[in-house]
Amino acid sequence: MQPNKITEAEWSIMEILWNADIPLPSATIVEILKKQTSWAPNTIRTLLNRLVEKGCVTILKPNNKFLYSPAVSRSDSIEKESRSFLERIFGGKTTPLLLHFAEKANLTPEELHSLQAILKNRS
Amino acid sequence: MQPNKITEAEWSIMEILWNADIPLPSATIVEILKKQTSWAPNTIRTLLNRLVEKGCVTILKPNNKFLYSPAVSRSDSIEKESRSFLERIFGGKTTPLLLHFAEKANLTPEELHSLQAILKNRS
DNA sequence: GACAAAGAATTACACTTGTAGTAATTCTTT
DNA sequence: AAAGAATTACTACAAGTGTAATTCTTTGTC
Repeated sequence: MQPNKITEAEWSIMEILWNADIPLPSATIVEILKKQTSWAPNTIRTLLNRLVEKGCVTILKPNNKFLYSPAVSRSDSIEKESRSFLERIFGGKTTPLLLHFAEKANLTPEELHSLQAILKNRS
Repeated sequence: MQPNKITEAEWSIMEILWNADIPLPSATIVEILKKQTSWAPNTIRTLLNRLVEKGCVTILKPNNKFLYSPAVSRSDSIEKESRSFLERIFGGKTTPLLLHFAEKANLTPEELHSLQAILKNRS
């Protein structure tokens, strides 16, 4: 069972669900998104529903209240999107991708360090 | 003037145009794509046309033959896609992106080197 | 000069995505 | 229990995408 692709608009909702570590009622999601977007509440509920249909979000109903929580992990989803992006834009080759982003990056010394640490580990 | 977003299917065509350093007739593009995909020739021509409409490809007509060539550079397009991906999936933060891909990467020593060189330059 | 082949232009069609309105249901309060 | 509020469910609709068939146009060939 692999849930479907999460679209850009849907991703904003997933972010909220991932960040909350408890299931949220739709009202809360609407509340949060009101600050970030100009979507109508119904728009948000539609997106939520599509996510449920896609199997990316599950509905819990303790005492008959609807609560929404992620059905897919953030890291899995990031992994998937990343792989597809890598494939599509960089022909699957990680090195050019890394070079591309490394050039643009404005890394702090600490960040540089952890990256170098990872790289060192690999070698 | 920024040409529109290049979709996944269209990207394959752009790749071909970018790789050829001369304008190509549609027949050649069809030829090449036949090996990589199972698209009907008409599908390919439709995609080509959409790219022209979007302003991503231009038509040249020396001696009345149609030749197609990129109207946008690969690097600009990569840049654009990358930025949007970075924004969407990693909240615009390059470091997590780099860490993510660095972990997955299977770099050769030389690749490690050039990456480290870039990083060193930055620091 | 009529015809066939190749390619360009037009049309098609289902599915997805962004965006939301309307209807139905359920909960709350009086 | 009825009225009103909150929330869920259903419907809508245009633009974009993948996928292609059909039609129009040009040009080489007999």
